[in-house]
This record gives sequence, C-alpha cells and structure tokens, in this order.
Amino acid sequence: MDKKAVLSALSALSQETRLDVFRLLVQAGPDGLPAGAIAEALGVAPNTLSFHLAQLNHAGLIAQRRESRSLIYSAEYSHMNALMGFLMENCCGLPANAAACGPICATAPEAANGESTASSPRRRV
Amino acid sequence: MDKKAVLSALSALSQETRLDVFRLLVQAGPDGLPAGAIAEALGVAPNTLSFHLAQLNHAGLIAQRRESRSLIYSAEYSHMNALMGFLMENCCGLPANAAACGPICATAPEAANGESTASSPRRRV
DNA sequence: GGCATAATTCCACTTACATTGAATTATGGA
DNA sequence: TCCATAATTCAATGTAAGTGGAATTATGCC
Repeated sequence: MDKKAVLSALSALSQETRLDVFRLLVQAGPDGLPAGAIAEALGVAPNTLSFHLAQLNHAGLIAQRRESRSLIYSAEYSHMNALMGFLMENCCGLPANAAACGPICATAPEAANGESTASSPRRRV
Repeated sequence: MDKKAVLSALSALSQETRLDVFRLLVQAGPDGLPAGAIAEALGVAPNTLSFHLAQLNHAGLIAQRRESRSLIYSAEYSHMNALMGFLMENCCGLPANAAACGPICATAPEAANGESTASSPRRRV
C-alpha cells in the first residue's frame, strides 16, 4: 500500500456521511447492503449517496457487485487493515515505542504491505 | 472516542503534508521533534508547517511541549489506537467477521472506548 | 415493446481548505 | 535594553469538495 492509496482512503473516511456508510458496511458484514438500504438507513438522498459510494469505492474501502436491479456494497476489510498498518509503520520496530504502538504492533509489518502473505520486508525509511 | 473526534483525526491525516508529519513523529518516538527539524526534514515552509501542526494538535494526534526556544511535537499513539478501534467497532463481535477484521480485533473494544493518555498499559494479545 | 424501479451521472452553486508573504509573539544571550 | 532565533498568527487568493435538482443508464416484469 503506497502513500497515495493511504491518502485516498483517509480522505474518503474524513467525511461524516462516508464514515457512517463505511461503519454501517463494516457492521453489516461480508454480505453488504444495497445502495437503497444504505440511503434509507442513513437518511441521505440517493444521488448524494451515489457520490459518496463512488469515493469510497475508488479509495478501495468498499466493493460493489450487482444483484438484479440492486447494487450491493460491502466493506473491504483487508484494505482497512493495510491502512492501519501503514500509519504505524516503522513504529513497532523501535524498542522504545513497542508499548505505545498498541494492538496493531504485533502484525503491523504484514498489514502495512497489504494483501497479507508478505513475510520478510521490514524496513523502509 | 466519539464520532466528532474521529472525523477530526481523519481529516487531519487526509492531507499529504500532515500525513508525512504524523508518520515522521510516529517513527521519531516519544521524544518527538522540534518544529524546525520537521520543517527541514520535509521541506515545508515554517508558517505552512505551523498551520498543519495546529490541525494535528487540535485533532489530538500529536502533543506539544516547549523546550527553551523550541516547540517539540510528538505523536499521541493512544489517540491513533483509539481511532483504529472506532473504525472497526462492532465488527469483531460478529462471528462471521472475526477473521476479516484483522489484528485490531482482539483489542478493539478497549481501544474504541479508551480515553487514556499516551503510553497507557495495554493488555497482551 | 412499454413501464416501473434502482441507482448513477451531469450541471450549477456555495463553502471550506491549503498556500503565500508580511507581521507578531516568545525565549535566550550580549 | 537590544538583537537574533524559533515559531506562530494574520490577511488574501486560488482551488477543490459537498449538495441539490434534473436527466440518464441498467435491469426486471407485464
């Protein structure tokens, strides 16, 4: 995950409606929700919601799939985990910081490189 | 941590210069860095940096302390951890999601509620 | 084909954000 | 006290983001 992707994800989440949408989808689970259900749940106009869904989708935070007439959106958990890893990158490696960095510490190097399965890379300054 | 604080933190981080500043401070450790050193390291004008430091500080992501003529800034790790917890709130609780939610899962409830100050003791995972 | 539903795209508008240069506050030393 | 350093605050400008209304695309059913 590069800085551009991180900025894109953070920008997407730094808006109230989009934050609400994302959290709703996180809690909805892998099955996701159709756009209409999201709009109704949050009380947002359909066109406005479309705009925000596009931003989240483009940022890689949510996925889209069609099911008949409905477009179903669902959270991309892996992308979120990669984002967190990036923010704390090169934090846990410092002996002095180990305690402060928190729960992400144990797995940060992998999360930072996204898509999991990464096992070796550590330092990048 | 409430939604307002989360939005404030995400807005602060969704800007390239501020993201660079925060990551630099995360990697610098609890001792932090003076404003001038940050400005030089990132190649940003002093007044512009001041503006961004104020935003990060107001969002609770960094702390400020004076040391002679210098103002030293340091990362607020606990705030960052609380932010991550909030984003994944009510995710790990769902049996279907447990695997997808990732590393934060094990400690999310605490991070989400924790208003504690920097370097607070954290439970083992 | 004709019609209704689901959602998106396009357009104009208003507001908020980031940057720049000049002026100001705070600290330390001669 | 006077001056230099460290950093912030103020005022002005250009650009990007969010919202609302009307029109458009995609799918399903009769």
